[in-house]
Amino acid sequence: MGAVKRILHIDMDAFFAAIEQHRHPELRGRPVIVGGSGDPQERGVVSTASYEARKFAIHSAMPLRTAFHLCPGGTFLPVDYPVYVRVSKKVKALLSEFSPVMEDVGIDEAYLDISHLKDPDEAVGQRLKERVRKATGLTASVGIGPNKLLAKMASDLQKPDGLTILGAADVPARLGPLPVRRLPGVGPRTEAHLADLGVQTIGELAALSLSDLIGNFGMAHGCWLHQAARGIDHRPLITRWEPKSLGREVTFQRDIFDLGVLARVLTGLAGEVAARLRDEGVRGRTVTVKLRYADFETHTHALTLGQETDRSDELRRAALQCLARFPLHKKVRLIGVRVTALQKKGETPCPPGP
DNA sequence: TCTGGGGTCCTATAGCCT
DNA sequence: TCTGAGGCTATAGGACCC
Repeated sequence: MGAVKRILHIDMDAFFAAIEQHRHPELRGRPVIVGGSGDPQERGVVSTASYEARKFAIHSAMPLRTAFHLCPGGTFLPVDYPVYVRVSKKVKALLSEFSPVMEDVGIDEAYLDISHLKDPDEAVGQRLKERVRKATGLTASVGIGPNKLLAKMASDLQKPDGLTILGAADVPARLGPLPVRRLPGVGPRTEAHLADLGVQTIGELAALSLSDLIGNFGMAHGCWLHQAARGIDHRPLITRWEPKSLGREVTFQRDIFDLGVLARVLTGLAGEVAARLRDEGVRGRTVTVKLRYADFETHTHALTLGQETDRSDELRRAALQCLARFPLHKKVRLIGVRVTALQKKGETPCPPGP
């Protein structure tokens, strides 16, 4: 019998907006929207809305122009990544003092395995929040549970500045009534599909059979839904991992119908990706070009090279070959390159043949 | 007026080989 | 020689996450 684990999930509250309000005190208590170039007339989406802005129904991923219509008096700011990364590193360093077993989840979230700590969950959570607040002036929401799923669901239950502890026994009462969309892994498509099956809540999802779920959502997703609805999650914490792909893409301010422009932009992107590959000390073998047309239809073409590369000229040549395979019958709004099948420099790419 | 950019993982399909 | 079953790889697309 393995002892029950204690996993903590921490989620910084409205991270980007909170940092801006902290460095610009005059913005505190006001609706702040961080996203894109900061110009709400340009193409871009909301990265983070402060809690004051959320009262206007503004949320992440909403087009900036829509957000501006909902709240013309709000303060719109560009994303200042380097600053947010600096704050994030400070927080992560502090977290790693609580436990050596930490999983980074993007810039503003992390899981910690706190099984080894003697103090009760409540005390650990409070201490962690207090240290984060002292070090950064920012608040965070913390959830603690027996696995990653319940820890994350817990941190989501009370926001901002919450601390929630969720045991396996609490699942039917506390998660059962929630809409399925609150489960990680349930996006708009799965939500709609479940609604077609007459399922709205996590409790109703838990009543579906495994075979029904597999039939509707495939093996991997079906199994996940079946377990998640019951609060079961055996995923380990991933304490380090290497990148699987690396890419760059841009959305044009105005749609483009000019192959020359597309080729020039793609060449630039390929150069940037090559530089990042060299920075990371990796090379890649498969080059994928993505095009999104004005009507939002998105297509990709890929080319696998004879061997891994991190050279701009090789990447550019492959990318342009991919570009040539797209029909240019419609205007283009986005173009991107991504390199996959990455290999650390100096490591053997493939095992020798038989 | 719409709808970013960085990723991950999964699935389906086609071609090739045994 | 023909046919079919699997396995493997490359490719394309889709859903989801922060």
